[in-house]
Amino acid sequence: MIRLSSFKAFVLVTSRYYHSASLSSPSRNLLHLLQLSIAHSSLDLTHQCHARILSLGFSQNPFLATKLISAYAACGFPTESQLVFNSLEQKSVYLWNSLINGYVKNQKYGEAFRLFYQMCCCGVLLDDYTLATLCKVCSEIGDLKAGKLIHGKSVVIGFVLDIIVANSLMFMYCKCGEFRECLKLFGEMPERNATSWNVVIAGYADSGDRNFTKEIIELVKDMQIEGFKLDGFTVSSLLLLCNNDNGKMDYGRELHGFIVRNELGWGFLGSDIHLGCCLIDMYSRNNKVDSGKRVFDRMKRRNVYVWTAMINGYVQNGAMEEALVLFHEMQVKDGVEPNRVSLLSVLPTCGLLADFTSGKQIHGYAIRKKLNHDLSLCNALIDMYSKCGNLNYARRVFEDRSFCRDVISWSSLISGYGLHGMGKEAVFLYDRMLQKGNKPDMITVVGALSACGRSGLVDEGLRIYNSAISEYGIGPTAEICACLVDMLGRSGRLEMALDFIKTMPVEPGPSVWGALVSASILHGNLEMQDLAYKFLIQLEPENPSNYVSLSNIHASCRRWHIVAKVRTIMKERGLRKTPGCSWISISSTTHCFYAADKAHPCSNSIYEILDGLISLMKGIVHPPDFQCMT
DNA sequence: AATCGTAAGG
Repeated sequence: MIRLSSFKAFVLVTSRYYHSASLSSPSRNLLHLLQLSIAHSSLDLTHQCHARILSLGFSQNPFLATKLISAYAACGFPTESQLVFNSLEQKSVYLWNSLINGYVKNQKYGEAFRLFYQMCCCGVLLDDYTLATLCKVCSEIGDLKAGKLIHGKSVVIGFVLDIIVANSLMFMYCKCGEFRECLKLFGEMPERNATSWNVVIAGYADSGDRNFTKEIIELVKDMQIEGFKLDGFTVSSLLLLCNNDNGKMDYGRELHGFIVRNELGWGFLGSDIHLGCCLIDMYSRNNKVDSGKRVFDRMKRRNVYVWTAMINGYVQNGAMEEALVLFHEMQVKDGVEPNRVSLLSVLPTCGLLADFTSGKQIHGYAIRKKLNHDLSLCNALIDMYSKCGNLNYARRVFEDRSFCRDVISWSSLISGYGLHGMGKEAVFLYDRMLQKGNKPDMITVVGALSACGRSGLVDEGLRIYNSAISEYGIGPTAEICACLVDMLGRSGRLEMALDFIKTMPVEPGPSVWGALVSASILHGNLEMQDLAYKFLIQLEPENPSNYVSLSNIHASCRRWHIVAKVRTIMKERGLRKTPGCSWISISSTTHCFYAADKAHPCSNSIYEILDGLISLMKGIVHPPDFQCMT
């Protein structure tokens, strides 16, 4: 967007433009200038036009007043619009509509309804413009009841045949979850335009239901047959359908080409930022985050949506460092302020990298922006602090009464305690949650059970498992069952674990057998171990981790012939395991370590300290007696 | 000579 500097605007008002214009019709040219103010959201130019209107005695000119009201609203000052409105002696429907729309453009929906009521009281007849504007309000706030009233009103007055009113009504029905009503209206329309088609297509695409792909393709064809070209709105809906898992990823690339060829973003996305977002999102969803980044890099303008889409793309593709770097660049290089969703996107990276410092900084930022009462954000903070190992901070967020906790808040903290071996605290919290009348969900139960497993609280775990199923109607999922097997197994109750697997209400999956494998290894039960491995490898013949751990166990018993056999099988099947690693963040730099890794510049001193720690442990800690933990 | 409608990121 070209921003008019106040100087240019001043020149425009006072010299060339205005003087040449004043010879013919000053009011018409002021109208033109106000149109410019709207196009550029220029408060300066609006003020200067306003001053001219007053000094030339045009303050009661209805045309200028209508535009002036729109201009102030477009600059974000609907209260100024109201003052202009108040100063008019004759209040036409144009004036009312312009003012109501001004409030709507500034998200003051209550004010819009209030004015509408006032307008009706004043006996002003509403028209198609009023109806369309009010319909938009209903869409924005999802008020189906009010929307239906507007629909009724449109039918009575006869404006339901108006394309724009009908489009607004269709959109309202989509937003209020009444897609069938939208389709009905679409079918009844005597005449349609591109927006009519776009609203229906978006309605199908937003439903996320794959079964509609055929309908959408038909609609796009018919739209073109009726003489309408696909535009940015159409393409952004279509991009939502392009996914790897339904084999439609290549269409995404084609649509990208379509956007470029048809200049839908005018010389690469200089104009339609939204399309850029959709492309970045489409590529990220399909694990082509690099292609998304290329779109991002070539964009001429980037707003907070674009930056957040890119950050989120990296997070979803596991590139945490890149996400954090981008989050920083967004603010420093582009001066774009993160908002609630940006923070929600970036917070998981701090948890996953255990980057406590960055996490705390984001928390501080959230407090400054007064976003710290937001439920989702608080939940993300609890999770982040838990994963960074700082349960006290997590607890502090959790206990802050300025937000209303939900089941996710409880689950995050319960899992946090469990993760750090504080099983008793986790169980205590779980019980407190129930006492307060909150219902647990599957994730809460997994958190509580794994906490019990890690801390050897078998009786507590069994109690939680039984009550979750019988009292809270939580179906025993594969994940919950795996937690139970893990808990029993870790405590040495291998037979009990196997019995449970045999009678389990769901089919035992890899996670269940994997838990039994680990427990058998822990307790040196070879027979059980072989049995569990057999099932595990049968269920997951392509998972390299299974073979690596199998080979490691046999290696530790020096059964080299079996090790060789396992490695051969892996090679034959082309399986390669991504090496696991550990990491630590110090002053916002993440240091990563693989097994026997000597690549770190401080490697020598690190191993020196490590050796020291190992000998210290060997000297004072006895081999663990797992029976004691039951 | 004026006032109206379609999209996004967790």
